Amino acid sequence: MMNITLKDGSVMSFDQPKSVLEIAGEISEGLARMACAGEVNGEVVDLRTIVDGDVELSILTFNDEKGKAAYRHTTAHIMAQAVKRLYPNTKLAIGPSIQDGFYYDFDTEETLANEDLLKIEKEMKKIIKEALPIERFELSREEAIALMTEKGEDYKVELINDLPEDAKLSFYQQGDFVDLCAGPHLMNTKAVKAYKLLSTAGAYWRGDEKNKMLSRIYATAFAKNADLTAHLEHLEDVKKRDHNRLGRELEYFTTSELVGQGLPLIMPKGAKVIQTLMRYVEDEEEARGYDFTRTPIMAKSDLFKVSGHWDHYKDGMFVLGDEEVDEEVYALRPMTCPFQYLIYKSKQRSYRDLPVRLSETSPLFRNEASGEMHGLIRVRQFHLADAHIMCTPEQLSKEFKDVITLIQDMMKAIGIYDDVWYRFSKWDPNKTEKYINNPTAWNETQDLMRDILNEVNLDFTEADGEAAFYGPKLDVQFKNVHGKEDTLFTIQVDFALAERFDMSYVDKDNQKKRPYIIHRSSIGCYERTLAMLIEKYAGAMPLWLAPVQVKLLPISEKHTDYAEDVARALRRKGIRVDIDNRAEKIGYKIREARLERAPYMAIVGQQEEEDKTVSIRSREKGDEGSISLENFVNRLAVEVEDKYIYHEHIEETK
RNA sequence: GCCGACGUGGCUCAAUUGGCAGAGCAGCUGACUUGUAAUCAGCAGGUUAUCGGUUCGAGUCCGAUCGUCGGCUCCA
Repeated sequence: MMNITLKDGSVMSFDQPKSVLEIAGEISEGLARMACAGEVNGEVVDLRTIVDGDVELSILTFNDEKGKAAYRHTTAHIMAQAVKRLYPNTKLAIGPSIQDGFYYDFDTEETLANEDLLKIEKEMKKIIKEALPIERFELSREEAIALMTEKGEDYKVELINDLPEDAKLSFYQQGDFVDLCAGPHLMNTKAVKAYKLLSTAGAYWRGDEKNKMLSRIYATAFAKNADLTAHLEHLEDVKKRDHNRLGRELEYFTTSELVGQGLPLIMPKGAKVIQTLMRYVEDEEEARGYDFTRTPIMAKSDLFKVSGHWDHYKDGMFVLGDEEVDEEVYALRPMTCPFQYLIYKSKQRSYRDLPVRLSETSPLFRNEASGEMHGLIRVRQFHLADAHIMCTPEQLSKEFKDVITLIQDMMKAIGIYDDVWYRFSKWDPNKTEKYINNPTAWNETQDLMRDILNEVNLDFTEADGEAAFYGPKLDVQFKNVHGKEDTLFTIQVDFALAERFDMSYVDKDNQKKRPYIIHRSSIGCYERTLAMLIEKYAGAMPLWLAPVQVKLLPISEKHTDYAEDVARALRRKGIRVDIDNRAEKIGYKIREARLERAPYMAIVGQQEEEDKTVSIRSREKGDEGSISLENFVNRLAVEVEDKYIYHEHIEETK
């Protein structure tokens, strides 16, 4: 007798062991049809798994994330089977399910083109129609290696060899296709209803650039055709928000082959957004006790040798001159840190002076590899809202928390507070060449940082091997429209460079001590943040950031003078206005202003001129009728100030 | 850097098997003086990314370079 507790708390009793699928069938025939996998005591299991004993059981369908994963993973196997049928000499690598779909890596003799994807899709359809039962079996290590060797699956053999001695080696088979796989899987190939192969890509075996590059096929699958269609439409819509396309269309930036890769030319509209952001950021920082510096964009190599960047990142720097030939070699700066350290060091510091908070809007230069550049997100020259806080150990926690608050306030102001997540980026003890070798300091600093993060109840994930070479980071992460993750802002605790630069302060006990250093970017790099904003708002910037806040549209050229009067009144209040004086019909001007995503249009004709009003059209509500000029100006002023409501709690920090 | 796709006026795209580079939008000029999502007419705009090759002839075929896009790797 065994008792099965279901998701809803009800209990089913059976007098003999049953498979997960059989239990699903006992609950309802429909559920058994929909089932993709099971979850026994929190562990995902196969539908074939025999339950024998009292357990908690959930039946997972496509509506559960883990059910979805099983469904898509089975589709990945079908795709691999199709590829093996069409290209028999292909070797299989790995094929997991991922967010929104799955991929499979193949070592193919020929490259896979888009026409091949259609062929593979057709072959998949056949496999589904054949309704092949999917069976699971286990082998010993020797048997597993023998089977995979016989099938010529070298990559699978390598995987098996790397598994622990006692690992259970499970295989799934459908027809002539066998794959090493932990599962779970659906029961039959016919269960897959809707799928689409999306793209091909290159990917290194095991993610290591020293290994062979394999052919990856990205694809997705859904339980219903309608859901697949909706997903594909969604992908199309999302492309329209791509900053790299929209940013050019809206004249935020352009590029030129004459200038070079990763060197965007920011046009007046993009520059206006960046200037507005920059002023806001610098004012906020000043209010919170930061001082500003202006330091050179280049330095002798000696500086970067002291900082350690020469050893760790020379390949990523633009070096001016030839070390072999020239007596002195310079480099464009990839970061601001060492310059501001020298300002700190320019005089003796007392504990009374700390914390010293030095901020700078820094042009930085990084020689990214040619394949890495992307629109405004990865570029070779950018402007970072950079700062370094030198403080005593006692001050570190408060300073760190204040930086988190500052960054969160910035995110609220630009409306992305709920779109990001936090990553605690740690070192990787196995990658000694990447990090300063001081395990004690790493562990101490990381523990310190984790305590701070827990104290402020921050919801964060931990990631090994993502730290800076000199210390751990808290990274604020976001995803672009293509789903690719990037760091937007970062806070780093540096335990190493104070020593390298011999930075100190004289403490109460008259002893020289090392300060802690916090590296932080408040709003990150302006280019990347602009890209993120364009995608977030699909080009329709919040009023306070919009390059043109009011588009003034005179009905005809007769009303130009009144339009100029209105423009002057708005500009006096700091509102950014653009007049469309062309001899075009009003409908045409409205159409163009909408395409520009202007937050407000103000239409002026004879009626408005006589009444001293404007007829307004907002981005959100459309035609709102006429309003007195005075009321319009006041309304805009209130809306522009809106972002500051989050900052009422600012207090003296120094 | 690696794998793959791609590169024709400012933008979006045409151009049979290799056979006179073309359209819409934007721009400019003129007319119209307009009331809430595209007024009409005209003009101008190109060494088809660059360099080289094959050919009687190259936007089209071949090679190299530069750049763009999607991935991978990297990301101070």
